[in-house]
Amino acid sequence: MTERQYDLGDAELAVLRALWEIGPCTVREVLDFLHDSGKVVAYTTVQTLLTRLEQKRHATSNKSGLAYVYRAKLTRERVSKSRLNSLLTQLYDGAAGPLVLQLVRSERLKPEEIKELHRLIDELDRRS
Amino acid sequence: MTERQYDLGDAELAVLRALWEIGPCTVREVLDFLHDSGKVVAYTTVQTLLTRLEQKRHATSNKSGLAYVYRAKLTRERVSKSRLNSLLTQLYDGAAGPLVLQLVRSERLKPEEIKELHRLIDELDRRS
DNA sequence: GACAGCCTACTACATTTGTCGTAGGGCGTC
DNA sequence: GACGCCCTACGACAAATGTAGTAGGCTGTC
Repeated sequence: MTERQYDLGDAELAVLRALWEIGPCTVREVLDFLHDSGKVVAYTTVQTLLTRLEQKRHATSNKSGLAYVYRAKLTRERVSKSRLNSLLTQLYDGAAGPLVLQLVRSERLKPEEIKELHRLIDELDRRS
Repeated sequence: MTERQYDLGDAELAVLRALWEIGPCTVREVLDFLHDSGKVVAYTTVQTLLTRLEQKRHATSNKSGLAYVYRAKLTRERVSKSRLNSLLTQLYDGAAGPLVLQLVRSERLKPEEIKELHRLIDELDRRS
């Protein structure tokens, strides 16, 4: 029980994302969301995934009417922070710099993001 | 055999990292490297991991003298690109911007990285 | 009040991953 | 030439994950 990080499989994460997107919802709503996103799985698969998420304390549920309503406990921020940390330590020796540079060079930034980045950088510059 | 992406577990990745670090090497060298990094595993565990990496075509081996020498086929760049992509699509809707901003705000950048970033940004600015 | 449709509770099962153990073949050294 | 050490080949096995089937309980509608 070495209390691993947020260990979520891809399928579990997909379900969690559904909870983040549509807020507290039922198995069926998650299912529909997934279907709409092009991911085809069985109803019971989603049910299992939600149950597991709950066992791992990453979601909670409470019966409301005839069905259980699940809600995410783990936030997107926590997951991305954790994932990002793994990425950094495992592949960049913990250095954020190279990663940032790679991202910026990848030309995936939108103009307004560049502007925002510019502002941030200027600020960091001033502080150092 | 749905030819999945680079699906590497953490332990496999650790071994791959050893191959990247020390170059072509034997099971024992990887083992020693891992031990030096504080990770304690059995010789045969490393052996298994290397074998699996080879089965997945992420490494190759050839006997040299009494032991096999393994070398990574999958590059660090490919892995980080792939991991980064997953991170982006799964947690940032594919948008690199927020991630970059989060990283920059995390204050993990060294002064010279900030400078470099500044240069890059200026260039992007000019181009847009 | 029977049926369709939705829901939960379980059970199941193949794969992948992390970890090893054992058996047995060379080789160097005393 | 026996012993210790290193190496490979296999086999094992538990846990985590992805995916789903079945059984059986409500409920709303003809």
